[in-house]
Amino acid sequence: MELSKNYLPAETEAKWYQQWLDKGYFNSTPDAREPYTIVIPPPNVTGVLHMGHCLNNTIQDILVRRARMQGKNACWVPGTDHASIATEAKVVGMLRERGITKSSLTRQEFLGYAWEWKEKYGGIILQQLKKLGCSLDWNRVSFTMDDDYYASVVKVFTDLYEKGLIYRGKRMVNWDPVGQTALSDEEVIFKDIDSKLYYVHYPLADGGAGITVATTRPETILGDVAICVHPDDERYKNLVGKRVIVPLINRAIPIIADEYVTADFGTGALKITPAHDKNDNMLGAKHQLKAIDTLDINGRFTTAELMDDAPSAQVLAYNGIDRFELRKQIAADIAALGQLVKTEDYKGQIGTSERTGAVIENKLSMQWFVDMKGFLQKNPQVLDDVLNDTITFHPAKLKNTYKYWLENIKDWCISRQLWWGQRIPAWYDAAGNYIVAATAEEASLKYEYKYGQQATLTQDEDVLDTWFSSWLWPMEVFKGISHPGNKEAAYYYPSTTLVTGQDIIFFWVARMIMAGYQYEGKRPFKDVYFTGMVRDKQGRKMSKQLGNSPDLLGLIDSYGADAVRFGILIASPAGNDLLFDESSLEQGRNFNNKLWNALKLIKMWEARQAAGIAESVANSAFALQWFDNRLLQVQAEVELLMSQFRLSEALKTIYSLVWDDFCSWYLEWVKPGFEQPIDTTVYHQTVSYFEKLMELLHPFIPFITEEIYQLLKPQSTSLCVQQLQPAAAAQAAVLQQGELLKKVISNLRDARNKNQLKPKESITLHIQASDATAYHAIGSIISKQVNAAAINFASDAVPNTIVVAVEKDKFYIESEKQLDSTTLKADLIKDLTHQQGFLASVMKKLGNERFVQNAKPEVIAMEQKKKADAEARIKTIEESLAALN
RNA sequence: GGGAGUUUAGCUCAGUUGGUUUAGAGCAUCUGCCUUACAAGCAGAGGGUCGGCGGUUCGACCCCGUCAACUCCCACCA
Repeated sequence: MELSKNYLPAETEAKWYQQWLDKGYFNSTPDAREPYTIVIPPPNVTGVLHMGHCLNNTIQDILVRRARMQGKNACWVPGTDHASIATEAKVVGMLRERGITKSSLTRQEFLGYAWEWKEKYGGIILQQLKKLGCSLDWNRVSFTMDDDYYASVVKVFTDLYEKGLIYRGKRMVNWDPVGQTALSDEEVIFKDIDSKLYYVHYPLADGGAGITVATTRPETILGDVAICVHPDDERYKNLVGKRVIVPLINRAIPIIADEYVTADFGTGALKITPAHDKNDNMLGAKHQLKAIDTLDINGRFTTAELMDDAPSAQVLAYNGIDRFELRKQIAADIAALGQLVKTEDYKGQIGTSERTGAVIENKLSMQWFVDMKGFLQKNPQVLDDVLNDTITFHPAKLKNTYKYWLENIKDWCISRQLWWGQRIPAWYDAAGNYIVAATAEEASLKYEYKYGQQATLTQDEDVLDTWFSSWLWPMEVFKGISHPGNKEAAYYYPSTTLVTGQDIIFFWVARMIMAGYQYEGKRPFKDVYFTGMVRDKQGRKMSKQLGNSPDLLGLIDSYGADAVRFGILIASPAGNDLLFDESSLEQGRNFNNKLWNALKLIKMWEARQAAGIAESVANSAFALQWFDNRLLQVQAEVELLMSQFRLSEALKTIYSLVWDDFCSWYLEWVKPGFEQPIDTTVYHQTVSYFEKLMELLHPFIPFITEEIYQLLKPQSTSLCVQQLQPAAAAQAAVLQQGELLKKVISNLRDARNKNQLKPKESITLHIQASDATAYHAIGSIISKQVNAAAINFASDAVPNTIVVAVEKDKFYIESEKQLDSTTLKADLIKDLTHQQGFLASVMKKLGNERFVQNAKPEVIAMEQKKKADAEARIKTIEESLAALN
């Protein structure tokens, strides 16, 4: 069979993925083996694959494939998240394009469109994961709005309500006027902005100079209910208790004192608007002040709560003006009254919605909350088991972040004023009394029981925060909540490893741990591997606006999925952000090509095998012995690195084993001459090494490794389910001799280079060795690799040659060509200087009495060995230099 | 404002209880090669006073202090 010049990924990848699917290798059912479970962080159902997913899922696939090859029952569960706010926004956008407004639709109609959208686009990202080679169990695709899943969310809500851990209340929430919904604190992102401080004067109600306050939000002035100063502030002591007039609305409000106020900020006087600021709300509650709301759900001005103040026509005209426009207008109108003292530039921060980007409005609103402190009191393991590594975080430093969040936790606002999601299972009568129950029927029964009569009940219009369903993911993908105690949940839960981004440690990871302990009484996973963020070469976040987010499928098309996986992982240090650069994909492609060419070489030998080819056996004996041991050594290293989740380093280690040790050294050592036969044993041994390398690499680059594995020789199984053997100990002496061999070859080649000896010009090599037997096994390889026609052992310097010193031995190169020792001499002198400097430092240490007294005996012994080695080396160099003259 | 982390070759990173040759790798760079697997390659080479200063120690990339720069998380001084 003719192999292509370069590796061509496209066909290979499609072919193997289909075969793996056909054979059902990715499917898992409970059996006697140890399970290895990963639940995918469910991407948004409307999402498309981006670099973050690519990194994340490549890592998961590596872990899962490796576990599968280690004999574990590997189960990787795919699925998607309904992503209520993100999806609803997309559906609203799609409807707008069709000229349909959400408000013109009923809930049922809207949900119809949303499901239609989900059916159409919901599978895209899962198909893209197949392109990447992800070995997910496709029989287990879950969706957070599947019927059972939906029921489990409702069940958890009613359960927590009954336990008193969910409550309903009018609280200050983060209001997104664009999404028109409340948000949790975690969904608010603070951004630095340039704003202005407006200094506004409030005159005293009974005449005379009043007080000036500094505010960034003059548009809320009409909701002011008090002015607050610090009780010890001498400037204002005489004013406390007096009343001032709010501009424009002419409301008389008190001046109060509270230690919350910072005297040296602004004027030291703070206006209190309990309806529009968290701290003001807190102060308002403390001082029993009324909250007057002046903004509607769109963030527009409303006089609805101002009617007691008999607003002027000017104020009534503000109705419906957007808050940012209103700010300018009110500032201008106050200025017209002569009460705007001054404005200053001010650098402040502003909360924005994670999803819509809208500036968040603090707003009083009736919402549902989870009592997080109460929850944690009942589940102390949520914190403890992370701190004591029962759940192990990688990197461990995130334990601090987790701990701090839990210790300062606030209640979780879980209701969202949206339609796409699990509808809150609460039913209301006309008077606003409510019942929490899983179904309408149940609610009716409960209502009758509680109130002694029947009533027409209507369900809460709101849905639950998406994360209120995601936090059940590791349990409910096995139906652990909807069908508790089932066989699958018992087998697969807790899952083994979670791989996710640091950015959702609070949103998701912490809450899954909470739900896991609450509902299974067990941790949801053993290890959590947090990936960093994918950034561009310059360290910027990937974003649509910057246009620095590459088209992943395009990259897979041009480089191949294996190259993409390789490139993204090799550049991804454990625990750090990944700076993505397309050149690392080139490295991946080049590596694939290297593998391909090694295959071509070995395939050329296939037909040239013969038994008992003496030369082949002689040349290869050491090579085989050495590579056997190198392989064992690297297997052990990789095992260690993988257990520490140092995936990138594990890949680098294998990369170097393949490229340097196997291709550059081993294959060259055993390679027969042009069109010469190769010994059958050597050939088969080489094939088996290549197979082992493919096994090691398969989790990282599954496609090309399977292709090569199958082309090497007829195989009974797929590499996918090939079982890895545990690594045995390697022989240090053989490895050491291999290192010596490489060093000798490199040094001799360097000497050849510097004398401009062409590869084809052969030399005669004289070795003056302290122990000539060390060269018996490797002599033939040396002569082959440096093109020496003959090797002699010498006991003295050989005249008319150039000399190369390697460790304690000297190599004399004899050639018909005139050799120039100038550069070699310079090298030797440089080396000599270095060795002498080194020896001096060792001598200084050994000459130090306190060192000899204090250091451990083995350290002193090592220093003495260093001294002896350096001295021997210096002697060799000096003799070599003498020989050159 | 509080906390955490980072700083080692041009770039991205290793460096595992302080002593293992006065620091390693990959990529990039330079030199020489169309050598019969591979120019997406081969053979070599150069490149760092381990952020600055101070301290502990016989000995510091590693421990302590301090300063500087960068990054992230948390927190709405209006």
